[in-house]
Amino acid sequence: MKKQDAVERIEYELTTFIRRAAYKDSSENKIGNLERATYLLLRELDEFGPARVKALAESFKLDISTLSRQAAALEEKGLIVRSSDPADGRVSLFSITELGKQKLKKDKRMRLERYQSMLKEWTGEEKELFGTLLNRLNEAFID
Amino acid sequence: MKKQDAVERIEYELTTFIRRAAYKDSSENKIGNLERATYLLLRELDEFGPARVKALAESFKLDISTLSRQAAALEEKGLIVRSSDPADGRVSLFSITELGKQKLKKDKRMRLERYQSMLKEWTGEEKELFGTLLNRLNEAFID
DNA sequence: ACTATATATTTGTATTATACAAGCATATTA
DNA sequence: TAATATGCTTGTATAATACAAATATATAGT
Repeated sequence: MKKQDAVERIEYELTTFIRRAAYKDSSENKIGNLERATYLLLRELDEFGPARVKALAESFKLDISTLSRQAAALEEKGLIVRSSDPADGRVSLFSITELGKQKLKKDKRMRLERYQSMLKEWTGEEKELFGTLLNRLNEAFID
Repeated sequence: MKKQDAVERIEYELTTFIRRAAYKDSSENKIGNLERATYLLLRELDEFGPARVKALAESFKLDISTLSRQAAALEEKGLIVRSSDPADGRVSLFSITELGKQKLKKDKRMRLERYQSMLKEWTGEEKELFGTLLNRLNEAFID
């Protein structure tokens, strides 16, 4: 594969990974990448608490209108719930519901099982180090 | 971030990475001048030589019709060229052109520069190891 | 207090990538 | 040589997205 340079190797592997990961996400749930978006949105609300549309859009780097629709869809399914901000009548605050927490937990378990199976031959040390390096990459990715 | 388990950490970081990478690649914030699919297709043809639509579709895990359209668009731009397989009149073989190679090279350089800048504080050893682990992850990702 | 402006969100519209199905050309097989 | 299979293209539908317009509420200037 003639990747003489480590950075070149990393670029190549990450690009490949993104393509394969996108396929996985869409093949398991034939509903486009709504499942992925749902997972991320539920995870965000679960981890950081209630948030408004604008904050979610900024977090995901998507247009506000896109998040407005995603949130409305999840609200419709009962996975998140809307409340108004007493301090500002324009704002809708979304929180994860019990049902949403259940779904998130189930989704997460399935994803972790998949990763566990893929990484089953890695040593504990390798997994630790990989996680740490990925975290550093992500930190560097923020502009 | 309370990720007690290394696999949980890896899942979290990879999911985050995919979201951010998708944003970077989106038209206004893309790293290079070529959209993601174009980059991948040119890279494939450059690295492995002429290929038919079906093979490309399988490689990218996309529908044949989707690849047919992507290839037609790149052909239109002069980045790849179509030739017929003398052994089978139904087949179109696509090859990268000189123009395609130029654009691929330019785009790749820009991507590498970006990664180099993000990873500039990593040791050579860390980068080597990260590339190796990513490669193993990708191998495990093939089902 | 009143009006103009700013902000948060929703809704309308266009674009793009995709899958699936139908169609067409060429190969292969019975 | 007719029937079937294969490779690709084209027609159509769907989903995610961005941008623009509309609506509701808040804030600032006078």
